[in-house]
Amino acid sequence: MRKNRLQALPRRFYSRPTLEVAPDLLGKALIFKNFTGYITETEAYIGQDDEASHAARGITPRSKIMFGQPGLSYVYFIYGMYNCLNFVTEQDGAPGAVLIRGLYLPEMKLHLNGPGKLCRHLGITRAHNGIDIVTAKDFYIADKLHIPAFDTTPRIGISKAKDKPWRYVVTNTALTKFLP
DNA sequence: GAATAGATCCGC
DNA sequence: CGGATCTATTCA
Repeated sequence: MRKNRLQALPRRFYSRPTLEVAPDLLGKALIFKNFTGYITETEAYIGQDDEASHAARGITPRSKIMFGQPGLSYVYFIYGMYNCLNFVTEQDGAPGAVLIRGLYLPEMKLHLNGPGKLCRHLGITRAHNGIDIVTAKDFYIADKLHIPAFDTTPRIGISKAKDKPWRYVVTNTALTKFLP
């Protein structure tokens, strides 16, 4: 038999300001198929007033999911070879998403640094775009660890809005102290 | 249609 | 620092 399912975070967790959800996701358990990992790095992307966001120019075929129901996955393809995993935030109708940039897999003691590597290792592609992770059984997030310390820095790899300190990283000391 | 920049990663 | 590699979006 399979291990007992952890309690998935409810929709109200995601239906909040993105700048609150992004740091709150640190230390949470991400379950995808037979993988379980701890989220170690996130970035917040909003809409208006965030020139680096896919939603900055309004609704497009790609960005429309950021305007929709919170708690859905948003997976996009970038640089011709990488997928990036996000989760939609804010109330339905308001744009927002959190990019998952780091994941620690305790079973392999493997730290995946970077959104592209993370998706490649787990096998996440655009086929996993738009999945409701509040109700899905093999793709969800659960409350697992309390991470007491994280750093806040500007976001990586963007050319606009470089000043916004919307990247959140679990500190190295918290990593070694709390991760198995 | 064509042009361009892109929420990345790896190797030199 | 440049190349890989393709696509979403913008511009004509």
